[in-house]
Amino acid sequence: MGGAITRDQIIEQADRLFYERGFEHASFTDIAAAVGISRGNFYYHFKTKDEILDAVIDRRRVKVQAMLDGWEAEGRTPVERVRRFVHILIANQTAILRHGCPIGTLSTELIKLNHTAQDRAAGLFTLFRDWLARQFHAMGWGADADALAMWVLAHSQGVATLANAFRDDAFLQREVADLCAWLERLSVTSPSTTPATVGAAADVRREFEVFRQPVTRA
Amino acid sequence: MGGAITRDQIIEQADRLFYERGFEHASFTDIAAAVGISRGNFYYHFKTKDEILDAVIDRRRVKVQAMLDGWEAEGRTPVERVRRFVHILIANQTAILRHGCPIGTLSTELIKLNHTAQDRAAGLFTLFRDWLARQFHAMGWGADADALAMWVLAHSQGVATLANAFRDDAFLQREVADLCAWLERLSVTSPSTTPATVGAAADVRREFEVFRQPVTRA
DNA sequence: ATGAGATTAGGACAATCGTCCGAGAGGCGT
DNA sequence: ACGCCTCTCGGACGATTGTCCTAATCTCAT
Repeated sequence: MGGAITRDQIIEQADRLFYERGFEHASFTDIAAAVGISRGNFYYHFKTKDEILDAVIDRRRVKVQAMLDGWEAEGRTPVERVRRFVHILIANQTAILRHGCPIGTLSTELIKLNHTAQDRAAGLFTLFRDWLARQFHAMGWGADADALAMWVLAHSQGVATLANAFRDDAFLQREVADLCAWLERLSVTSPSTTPATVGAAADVRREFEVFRQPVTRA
Repeated sequence: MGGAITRDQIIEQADRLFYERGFEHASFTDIAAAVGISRGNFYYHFKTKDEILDAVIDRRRVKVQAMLDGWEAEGRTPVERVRRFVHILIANQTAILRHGCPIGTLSTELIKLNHTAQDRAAGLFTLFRDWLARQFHAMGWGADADALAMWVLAHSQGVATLANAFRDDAFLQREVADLCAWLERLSVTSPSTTPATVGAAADVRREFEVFRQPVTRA
């Protein structure tokens, strides 16, 4: 009966250690010590380390989906919801400065290892991508919703990576503020500029206007 | 006399393998096989694996600096130079889709390993950051030059990461085109909008206008 | 209390890691 | 031909890795 609890704890600690130290560098010994069990006990719950990784990715999927659903419920407007997304950079500021983006770093590592789970890790990105695309679609950006989603996702990812590399919290906060300002401006110009049906014509040029403003560091 | 040649080959292959498989995952056996020497021969040229890493980072510093100097010499305008920077994403498209950004992935990994060389890896980012800041400074963005440099750097980094995760070459090309369009627009609005001496006042709002256009996939 | 099944501890296993040693091949001035 | 220095090879070393087995412990219905 306590087996399921132990299993959950293994997944939880593995999730944390995979994030902090990386999948390959986090050993069974580390996880066992964190959970408080013996190394040999793993085999009862998981046959291989890859199975733990699968469970960790599943866990992250659930948590991400719950987070997205929460934003969907709370946020009254699409802009407000996307702003919630951007603000995870600030909400998880400490962790991101220390260990980077949990999804990006895992995805990058698994690709280097040529691991079979690399697609499943990239699937975590897809959750955000599709959710963001839905928000932009609701804002009136028909065929460009996915492109906008990828743009925001990519920029957030890069901000996390550089904030991590430079341990620069001021940079992270400034970029979030700029991103939110860009979002504000986008929500104003979007419905008037382009109907939702555009996007097929390749020669159509559209303009996104972007506010950038220096953040007052409080 | 052939010793220096072997040493260079070790650094070259280590550089490649650290990029393709990651620092920790690339073993002495792998590098030895790639160079065509025995594993025991390493100790003559490098005392530890970390020494090889140092040499690899030094090598990358030199190559990056040479690349930046080349752009500085060829590019006639600052905008043209920054465009050269953005276009490395396309020039190295195949490698980036497979293995991500060489600097970003190394920096991320070394942070996870809590490796002593993590700052030296981040120093590679600084080369680009300072170079970009000088270009933006020359364009007239006085105190905001560094912020703009970080913005471009972060976005490129995020694009590389996502293009790698999704193996999406179309996305990479589209983002590069958008980035270049944004740059074009920036070079037009910059000198007129803000004098180079601004930046101290926190309540000054400035606008960056950004062209976004769907890329015609050739 | 007892047996059955679930859960755990501890250690053995082969493989691989970075490291390091000792023998010897190679070139070159003498 | 000799000896010296540079360079390389092959293997051994201890440590650590993921994996796996077996015995012991725990839980609980009967």
